[in-house]
Amino acid sequence: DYTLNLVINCFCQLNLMGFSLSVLGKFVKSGYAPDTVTMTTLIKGFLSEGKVDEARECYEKMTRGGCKPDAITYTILINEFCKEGNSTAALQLLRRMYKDAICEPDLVCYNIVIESLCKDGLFDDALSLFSEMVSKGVNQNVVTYNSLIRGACRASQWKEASRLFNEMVDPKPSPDVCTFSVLVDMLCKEGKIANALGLLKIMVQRGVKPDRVTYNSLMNGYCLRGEIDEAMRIFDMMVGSCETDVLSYNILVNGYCKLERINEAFTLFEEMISKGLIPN
RNA sequence: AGUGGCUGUCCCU
Repeated sequence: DYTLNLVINCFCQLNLMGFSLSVLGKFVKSGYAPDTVTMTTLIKGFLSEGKVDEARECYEKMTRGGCKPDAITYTILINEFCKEGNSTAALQLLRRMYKDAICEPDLVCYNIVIESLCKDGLFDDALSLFSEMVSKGVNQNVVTYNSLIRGACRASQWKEASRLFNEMVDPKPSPDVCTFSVLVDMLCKEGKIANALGLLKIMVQRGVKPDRVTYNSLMNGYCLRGEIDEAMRIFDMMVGSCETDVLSYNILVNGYCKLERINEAFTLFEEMISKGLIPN
């Protein structure tokens, strides 16, 4: 079972649903009945290819057949609504999981809806779901906090963002590299580079290593202020430690272009290509 | 111990 599901999942992730189905077909012919994991994997695979009808067919086969959709199956459907920008429908399905007592929405399920509400600018609704998690005894993890902190920043609710961040001590999840990067990015976009640098220091002190994303945000912050030389200093420091990526180059190329220093922008563009990075 | 679901950076929207 494990091996078959693993193989099917690999094909799904490679967007090779045809292979997934033919492998499964061979096993079914020899008497194997697909389980919940197999069917859920197929649903996920179809959805990632945008094949909603096929996904629905899998889901209906499940509800008719021997294996039942579980919390992960529902979460994948909820995630699909969220990706379509329909967080209301997502929330409804989450409610239905409770009402029909199908299975309890878990941590990841809540996280997905919270993230989606935040993206839709419904930060207060996200916060109420956050409290609901506590009252239903569902754990919260660092992803929950990261989504909410970003949502608070997006809604310009700085007080909420710092309250949530300050809450992240001992029994609660500790801030990770994403948490700090969200805050560094937000501070940079507000033009508060000094605060961003201060946070970077705290981050290092607490043993969280800044990565490429953290540094990209910082470089972007400098570029937004036209301080391209400072951005370049970070870039040079990144080479050999966390390595630069396409976005690092995009940020700098954009920075030079904004300053109308097109030649330097082109030099970086060519450097990027010579490093084997593909411009997007 | 081993199979399926969630978070951060550029541009555009």
